[in-house]
Amino acid sequence: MSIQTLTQAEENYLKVIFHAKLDSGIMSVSTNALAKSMQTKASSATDMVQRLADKNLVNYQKYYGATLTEVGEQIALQVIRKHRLWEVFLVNTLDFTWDEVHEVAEQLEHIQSSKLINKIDHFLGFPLFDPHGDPIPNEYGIMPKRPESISLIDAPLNQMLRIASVSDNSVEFLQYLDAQQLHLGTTFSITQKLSFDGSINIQTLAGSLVLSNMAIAQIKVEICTSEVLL
Amino acid sequence: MSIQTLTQAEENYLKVIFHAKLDSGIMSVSTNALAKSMQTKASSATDMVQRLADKNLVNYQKYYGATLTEVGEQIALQVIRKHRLWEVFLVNTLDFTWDEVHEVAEQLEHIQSSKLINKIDHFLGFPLFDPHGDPIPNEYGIMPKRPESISLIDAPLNQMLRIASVSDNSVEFLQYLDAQQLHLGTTFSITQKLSFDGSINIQTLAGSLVLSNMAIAQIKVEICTSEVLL
DNA sequence: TAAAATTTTTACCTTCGTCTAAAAATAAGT
DNA sequence: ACTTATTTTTAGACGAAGGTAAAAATTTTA
Repeated sequence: MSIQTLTQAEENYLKVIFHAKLDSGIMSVSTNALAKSMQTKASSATDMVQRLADKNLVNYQKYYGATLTEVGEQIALQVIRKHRLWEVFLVNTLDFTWDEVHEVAEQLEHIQSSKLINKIDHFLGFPLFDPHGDPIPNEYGIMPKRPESISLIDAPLNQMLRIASVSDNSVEFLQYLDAQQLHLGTTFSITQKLSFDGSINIQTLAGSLVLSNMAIAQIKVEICTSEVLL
Repeated sequence: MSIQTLTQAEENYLKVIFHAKLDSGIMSVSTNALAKSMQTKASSATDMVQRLADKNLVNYQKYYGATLTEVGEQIALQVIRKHRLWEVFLVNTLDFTWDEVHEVAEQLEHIQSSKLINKIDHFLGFPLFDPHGDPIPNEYGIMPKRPESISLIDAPLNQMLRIASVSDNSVEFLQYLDAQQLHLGTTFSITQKLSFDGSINIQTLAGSLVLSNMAIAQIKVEICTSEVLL
């Protein structure tokens, strides 16, 4: 197992295959799905997947799809680690807002230096979750366990909740949340569920507001059994 | 004048042309010199210079050489700005040593986000010089003036001196300096000049040591007229 | 100034990542 | 089951960045 330096494109493909499996629970990722995620053509995806298979980073069968090998998954985890640590850095240290960080982190995640990323990790105090609430793998690719979280759709009335993560990372949605003063870790409770359109009323420290059924489907919360508000 | 995104290779060539002109005072940079700096072949350098000329980033005449255009120089200055700010960040914030930063900064300098680099600049307190003592251009490409510095060869005996910069950025030399406890800003005085081999004895706070004629040729110092040692 | 040495350029090949267009395999509809 | 529709793969091409080898221009030397 030699130390191989991958191109940015190769790293991105590995990352997308990893996420596709995680998000949709699907075993094997089709070249078509891959092409869509990478904003390219299916033929390009096929090409790349074949190259990655040559390097033993993915298992690939024609007309079936691709999965990550052990090595491929470890590399994907390291790229994800870098991406999420840089996001923490950008938000916590440089005061970027939640919705600005993604595209810069997309570049920074490809800087090759384990020393650098470990020092960043140390500087940030070894955070376990990024600003979107996603877990940060450690140096050995181990993800921290996340406390049980549920969709806001299924959350009970009149109980203190904390935003744990969001499923939709589009700029529009993140800006929408920001405008509502909702962030990762924001606590609130549901005061009313309106069944006719699926929207809900919530009460935060800053005041009360209404969330549409579109929005609540994307938000995951933890139930705060005995939470102290500050 | 459209916003053009350059490849890393293109940015590196512009940087090298800029430095070649600055270091050797030479007007026009030959493709051969360029190839040597870029660790590639003259044919590749010719090729690239022709592309850069097409984009109006360099003035190029066959068999004569290349110079930067206004636009090319501004881009080179921005790359240099990013490189040097990242070096400050790595040394001051992440505790990298002086000699470790260069190759990581070579990667970081190509991250495309003026917002990012300006926030880093702000975070670092708008430093004017990098850890090697080189000036950092501001957002508009203006270099800060450096206080008069002279080669250690020409420095007078028994006067307090401060290391202002080094000409040789090779890992070997930087590690050598580190091992001698010599850094940018280290103060010392020359106690003796040995004419038979050009070496000198110096006295630092940490103790006295000998520097060879090889070493002193690479070190530039400022004369500290009224310096307080701490 | 003519021959030799060096530098620079050209012409052509290679790899990476992408594309288009067409062929092959699989899935769906009647 | 057979035709149609969709997905996936192949084949061939391109631009970027690099490499070789040989030709052309320049410089040096005798």
